Formats: sequence, C-alpha cells, structure tokens
Amino acid sequence: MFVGTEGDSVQPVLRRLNALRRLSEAGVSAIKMAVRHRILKAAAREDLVREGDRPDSVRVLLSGWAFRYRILVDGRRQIVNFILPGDSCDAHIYLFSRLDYSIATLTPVVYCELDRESFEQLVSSDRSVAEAFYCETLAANSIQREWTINLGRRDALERVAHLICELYERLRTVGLVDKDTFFLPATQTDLADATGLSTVHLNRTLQELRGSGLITLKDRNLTIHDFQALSNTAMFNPNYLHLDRK
Amino acid sequence: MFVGTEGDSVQPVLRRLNALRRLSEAGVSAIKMAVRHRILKAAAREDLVREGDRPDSVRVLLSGWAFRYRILVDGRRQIVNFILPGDSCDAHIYLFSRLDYSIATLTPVVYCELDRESFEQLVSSDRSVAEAFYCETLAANSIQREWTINLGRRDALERVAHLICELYERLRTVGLVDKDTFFLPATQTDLADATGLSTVHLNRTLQELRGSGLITLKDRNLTIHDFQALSNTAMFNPNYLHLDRK
DNA sequence: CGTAATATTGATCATGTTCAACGTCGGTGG
DNA sequence: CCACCGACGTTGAACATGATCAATATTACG
Repeated sequence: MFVGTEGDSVQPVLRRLNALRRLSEAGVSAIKMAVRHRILKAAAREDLVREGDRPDSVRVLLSGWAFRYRILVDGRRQIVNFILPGDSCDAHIYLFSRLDYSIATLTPVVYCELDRESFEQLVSSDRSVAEAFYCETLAANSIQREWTINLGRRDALERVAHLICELYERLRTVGLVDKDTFFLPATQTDLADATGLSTVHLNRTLQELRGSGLITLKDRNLTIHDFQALSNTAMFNPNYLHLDRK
Repeated sequence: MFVGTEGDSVQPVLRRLNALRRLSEAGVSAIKMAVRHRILKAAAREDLVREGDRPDSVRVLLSGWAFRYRILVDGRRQIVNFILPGDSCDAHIYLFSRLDYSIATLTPVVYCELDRESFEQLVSSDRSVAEAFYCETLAANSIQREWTINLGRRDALERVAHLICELYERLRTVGLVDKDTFFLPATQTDLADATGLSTVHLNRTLQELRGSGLITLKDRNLTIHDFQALSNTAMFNPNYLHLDRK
C-alpha cells in the first residue's frame, strides 16, 4: 500500500546508520530525500518478501518489527534474525537472482522501498552513506555470526537472555527503550523459533528468567531489572553490534 | 611471512568471484595485479587475526583452509564458518574499529593482504569487481544464516550432512573436488565446534553417515557416495550459496 | 459471548552431553 | 630401533537438557 511521505519516520534510519558510521550533513539530506520517495505500509503477520522472489529493491524499515525466516520442507521454522526500525534489508541484494529467505512482519510496519536505481544513486551521492550501508551489511553479518554462536554453544537460559540483551541494545540506539522497558511483539512461538527451542521449553526458560528477578514480560512489554546480571548469564558482549563508532 | 608473487594462486579467487558475479576482462586483470602485490604464508593451526584486533586490511585466501571462531569466557568454542580457497575475509572490514572474531588456519595457507588503500583502488577500478566483492559479502551473510538454521532446527545427523554438502559445493566451484572426494583438514573436534555438538556425538554421527554408506572419511579425505541421498537427509538446498549467477 | 491464538502445566521420552577409559597413529628422542 | 608421548579417534555407561504429547488456563478480539 502506497502512503506518500510520512513525518519524522526517517529518524530511526538516521540513528541506526549514524551509530554505525558518522554520516555527513550531505549524507543525511540525501537519505531523507531518498527515503521520502516511496513509503509503504504493511499489516502485522504479513510476508514482505518470500523465498524465491527476485530481489528488485532495497527495503528500509521505518517503524514496526519484522523478521527473516526460513521454513524447512517438513515445516520446522527458524527465525534467523529480527529486523527493527532503522534496519535495512540487504543493501545491494538485487545483485542476486533469488532470495533465499522470507521476511514477515510482526507488527504493522512502515517501510521504504528503494529500487536499484534509487539506491545506487543514493550511495553514490555521498561517501559516508555508501560506507554506512556497507557497515550495515557487515553488522548484519556480525549479528548473524553471534546467532550462530548462540545456537551452537549456549544453553536455553543463556540463549534467551542473550537475545533479550541484543534486542535491548539495538532498540536503544534507535530510541525505542524507555527506562529499561521495550515493546516486544514476538509471541513465545516466535521467540522459540528464534532461539532454536520448543515453545514449551521457551516458556519455562522465560519463567526462570522472571523467577530470578531478571526480567518482567507482560502484555508484550519487556522490562530488564538488572541488565548487568542478565548480561552475565548470557555472556553478552555488545562488541559484535559495532555500535561504538570509535 | 612475505612470499612475493606465486604462480597461478589467484585462480581460486577468480573462480569464486566469477561464480558469484561475472567479472569483466578488465576486472580479472585488476584482481590479478592487486593480488600479486602482497602474498603471505602462514602455518597450520595459527591465528591470522584475533578478536579485538583493529582491522586494517582485507584478506583473500589463495590456498589452504581457515576458519572463523569465537571462544566464550568459559572456554566453549564455536566455529562460525570455514574459509576456503578463493574466499575473502570481510571486504571493507576496516570500516569497523575492532574485530569481533578470530580467524585461525587449519592447514598451511597462502593468502593475500590488501590494505585499505589497495582494496579501495581495486574495487573502484572496475564495476564488476566492486559488485563481485559485494556479492561475496552478501553470500557470506547468506551462509551465516544457513548455519543459524542448521544449528537451530536440524538434528545432529542432518547438521553434519548439511555441512558436508556445503563444503562439497563450495570446494567444487574452486576446483577442489576430485570425483566426489575432497580434502577435509578439520579434526572431529573442529567439526563438533562447527556443528554445535560434542566430539563424542559428532564421532557417532559420522559413524552413522559411514554406516549408511553415504560417505567415507579416512585420512582427512571425504568421499560422498550418494550426494542425492546425503542432500536429502540434510534437506540441503544450494540456493543460499548463490553460485548459479542467473 | 464465543472462538481462536497464545500461554502454561505435568508427565514421559529422546537426543545429545559428560565422564572416563582405551585404541591408534605418527612423530621424536634415547 | 623402539619406547614414549601427544593428538586424535572410539567406545560404554550414566546423566541431563530439552523435546514431545496432551491437557488446561488465559487473553484478545470480532
């Protein structure tokens, strides 16, 4: 659904990119211009793109949550990452012929769709923009490595704690954490599919985290009571998010 | 250790990049020139880069095997991917301030080290080269997603079978498979750390694969007797490798 | 108010871990 | 030459984490 321009919806994109790599003034304006061009909306629980599609454009999420996933032939689903406001979906992906994943929304979303020409014009207009998008791709890569570690070598409690720490940090950089509380629209089934657990065990793991007073999760609102402790149980080290910009 | 130029060692790089994105004549020459510039060697079981290092250059593996890994504070190790001849290690990685992973060799390796200036000169010299390197980054991302799925939603047998299928396909594109047999320098401990299993269970899983006649693994040589069957047990779909270049 | 999606609980089961021992192979030094 | 050593691989047994199955709350919402 086409929407036209939308108030300050570019903000998370600027915050996200700027956290990864300092944007120039010119870069900021270029992004604002480009993003205004084609803004779309989608409802909750809707596929934005599907495995096998020909990738034609780069999508940038302005508001709402989405996730990348794949379903195996026998129905098992794995959520491979969450896409948060400000995140883009594979800059330059049109270089490939087919998508190997699907993206679905978790909430209603507003996003920007840049066709190949617009995107290339954008990144060639300013060096800091090109670098920031490259950083985004590298950061996505890094996050994906961390998920590999999470699923390969952490147990259920550590995994869930780690996911929560990651979401907290990522949401914080785009201003979506309010006093250690953030909106977590994923159901327990979603969280189970993201952490490689069964829903039953995910439920029990959440209860364990609640029981030890580390978090509260109620009505889709997650509060972290002791980030340091949560971080320790998860062995969370935020370096892989590359949000420092030294 | 500095080595100077080395015969046809660029070949795997050209094959790898060309499989992802057709290189122009000019691009091929540019790569040959750039790679000849600074060729290094390292012994087996040696760290090439370490977590926390400041990334200064882009590395391209010319021969031998390496792997990216991380070790958790309590000693658990996860191998997050294997780096095969022709693969590069994070084009543009110098945009970040710190590495969040280590890379170690599995065999003696020959690799090329391009500092930021050389690399940027290379990719700006030819559009197809820039696109090919971008594809490499996107493909790395895609492989990492597949590993996430592997660890999250496949059981031990499927996981190991899947890893073998992936290595087979990747090695084939750089000409390192001879009649369904390839050199697999990883120990069972390495394979366990790559698949998120214990060495004991990895050993038993390999025996199961051998027992059902799917593979032979002896003296570091792996033979696939029935790729179709192996592929089926792994639910392997090579699309995520993006080696088709449609 | 009724219904479907989501969350929770208990009980049983299975996959994979851990621990400990032993086997095998290829050096290496006496 | 051979005894020793270390790395790697293999085996058995006990154990544990997490899966599965099935039933029952709870909630959201038309």
